[in-house]
Amino acid sequence: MAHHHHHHAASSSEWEHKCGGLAAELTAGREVAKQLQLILSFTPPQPSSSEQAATREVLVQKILASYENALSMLSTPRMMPAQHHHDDGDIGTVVMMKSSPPGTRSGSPGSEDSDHDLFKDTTSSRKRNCRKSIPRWTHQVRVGPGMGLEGPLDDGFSWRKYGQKDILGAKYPRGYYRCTLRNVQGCLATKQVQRSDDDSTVFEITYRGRHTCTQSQSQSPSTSSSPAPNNTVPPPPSEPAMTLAADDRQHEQLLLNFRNGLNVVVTDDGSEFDCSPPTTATAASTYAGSLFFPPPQDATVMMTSFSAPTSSTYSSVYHHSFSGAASSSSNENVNISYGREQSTTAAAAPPVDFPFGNMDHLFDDPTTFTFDNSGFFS
DNA sequence: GATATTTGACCTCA
DNA sequence: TGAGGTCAAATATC
Repeated sequence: MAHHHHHHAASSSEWEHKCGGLAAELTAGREVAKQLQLILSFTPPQPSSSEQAATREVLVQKILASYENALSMLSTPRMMPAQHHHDDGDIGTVVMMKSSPPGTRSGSPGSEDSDHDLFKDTTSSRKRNCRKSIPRWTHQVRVGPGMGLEGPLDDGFSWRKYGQKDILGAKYPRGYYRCTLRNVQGCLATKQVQRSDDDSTVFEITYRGRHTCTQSQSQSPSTSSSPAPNNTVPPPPSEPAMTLAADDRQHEQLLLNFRNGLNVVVTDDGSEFDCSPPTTATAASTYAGSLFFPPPQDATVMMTSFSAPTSSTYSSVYHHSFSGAASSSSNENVNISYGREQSTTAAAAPPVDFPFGNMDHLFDDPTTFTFDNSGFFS
């Protein structure tokens, strides 16, 4: 793969150093903000000022969003506690989205190289650089006969359409959406929705960037007031060492995010997902994540028929792979995390569900996605 | 009024 | 240069 790397030896390490410091600083800040958030969430809202409470929430959220954004701008390889190293060879093995039609599709060319841009003058390159480091993953959602295929499938978040484009060779135009809270909370999440050429009941939804906003699909029961997040992942061993283990966790998370009581099967090769829909609707999702560094090969999480809110049943497949977006430069030490967050503004008690040290989720996983009782369909 | 969508112009990469 | 992505003015919806 194309590695055009310049400053490697001297300046690189120099940069690396600064970068690491900066990242560490930011991470620290973020953690503190999280703690604050947590504290706030446990602080009984003054009877007098429910408004203020909301404001506080929002403010904290904004702070967090800023950290998140800053971190993801920095992002790219060599964040901070990157101790492990892996063979870079694998990175090249980009497993583009399996089910994507040959011609179209992304995986953005192997032009990666983070730092390269950072050196140049900011203005124009900054934006570009940011864009690169944004994670992206894809879901394929099939709308079955039962469900109204209204709007690009409600995934529980509210999006605002900001563009539409005819795509070369694609039958249907591609829609561009961004999080409604972009301007309010600086949430940079976006998604693209494209109807499949051959199967018009399938929509390919590409998400980009995580939600940093307060928006969330209500968390199921669980939410108790004690900081004992049931599902919480085991406290990460001091360091956010992200490796296969982490990746597994990520899956765990992913699964956990899908309500309990789901029948989940994890396979190794995502090729098969033909779950017949026992009842009404069927949704097949393919998640093609990027940014999992220790290449998890492609793991597929397959969920067989789980019942959803409305008694409809979906079957979906999660397939994740590297999207071409992942850089190809030799040293990638990215801290992936399986972050979970989701606090809720809506529900009175924000279920901030994670112990403090729960490290970062610089731009992380698609975990956020949930079919949720509250928001899905309807 | 605010807030969402549509749509052609504009920008950025390859 | 053109395909893909975004902006923003006009328009629609409430």
